[in-house]
Amino acid sequence: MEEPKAFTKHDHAGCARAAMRHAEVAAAEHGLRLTPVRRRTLEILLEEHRALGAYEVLERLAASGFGTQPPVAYRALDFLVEHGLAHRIRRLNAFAACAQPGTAHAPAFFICESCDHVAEAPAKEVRAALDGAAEAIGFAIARSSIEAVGQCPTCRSNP
Amino acid sequence: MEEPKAFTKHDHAGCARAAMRHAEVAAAEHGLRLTPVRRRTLEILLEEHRALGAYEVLERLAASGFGTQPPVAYRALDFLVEHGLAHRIRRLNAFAACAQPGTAHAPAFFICESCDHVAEAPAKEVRAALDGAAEAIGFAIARSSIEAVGQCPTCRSNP
DNA sequence: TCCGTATTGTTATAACATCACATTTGAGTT
DNA sequence: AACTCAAATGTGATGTTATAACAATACGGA
Repeated sequence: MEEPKAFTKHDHAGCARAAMRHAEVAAAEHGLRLTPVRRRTLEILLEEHRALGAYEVLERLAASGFGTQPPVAYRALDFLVEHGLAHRIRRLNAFAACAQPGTAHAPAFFICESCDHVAEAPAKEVRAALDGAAEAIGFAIARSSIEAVGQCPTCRSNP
Repeated sequence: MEEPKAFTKHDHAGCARAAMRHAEVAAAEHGLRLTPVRRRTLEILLEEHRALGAYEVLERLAASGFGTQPPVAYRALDFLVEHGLAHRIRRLNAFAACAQPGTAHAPAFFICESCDHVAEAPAKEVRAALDGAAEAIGFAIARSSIEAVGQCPTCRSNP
């Protein structure tokens, strides 16, 4: 798995384009319908490596000519999350585009309190440890969330 | 650290009493004020190994003669969380009494979808792995949450 | 083309959380 | 005992996040 890009300078336009392209391919392959609202929702999330609240997404969808009511945003967001194209960040009650689409993953999220960027990092060891803890008590994990709040490398060095 | 009790039969009255006693001692030691609302709030959370929404807590506080407005519950809950007597379960937007009060901990939570019980389990290895992942990307963790949803041992065997 | 399902739109409302400000309580002082 | 200041509580109003319910529409397959 790659290094997370959220906290480092990178060709973001390309990064977003690649994610969009991945979504299209995945949709085609799995018979999903990447409809206009859904596509636009993903575009909106891909604009930045931040998590956006549903209402923030909704505003922009409305501005783009889609419906103006909460379910419009929630449905599109739920679709993206369900198909691994976005993640829900529980700590923020918000959503972020998936930064490593395609790679089988259940990442950990690192949320910078200073710049609001959210990075998705490989969490194989963390998952393994969590699975171990679950096994120890006989618990069967269906899904889990691992989220950390703190300071990203950039904000740490520019206080 | 002990085995989590949430998923296993145990002397819950004693379990709650012990937690309450711990809170009293901790309050005395640290000069905290375990006022009536706060005490009652903790009692409410201790009734079950479940997470309760703030409004659920509020209802019961009101029934006990305390204020009827949201801040009443939120303030008491925030106090308990701040001092390690309760935890906030982000995934549920709810609160649960701390089941291992006193032991320095940053536990993982296991939430049973069937019976709603929430167990707090030691997560030393999980934290270590998370710290490792953070270090790898230069992120400084301030706080983090590790939560898993699934089936507890009891519900697994009684489908 | 027709049918049934998935998707979208809209209204309404539920659930969760905080702000602002008045009032009371309590510990430490005079 | 009265005084003072800070902490804690109560309350009304409001902000934010999320879902229910149902009508209208679009879409893919028979």
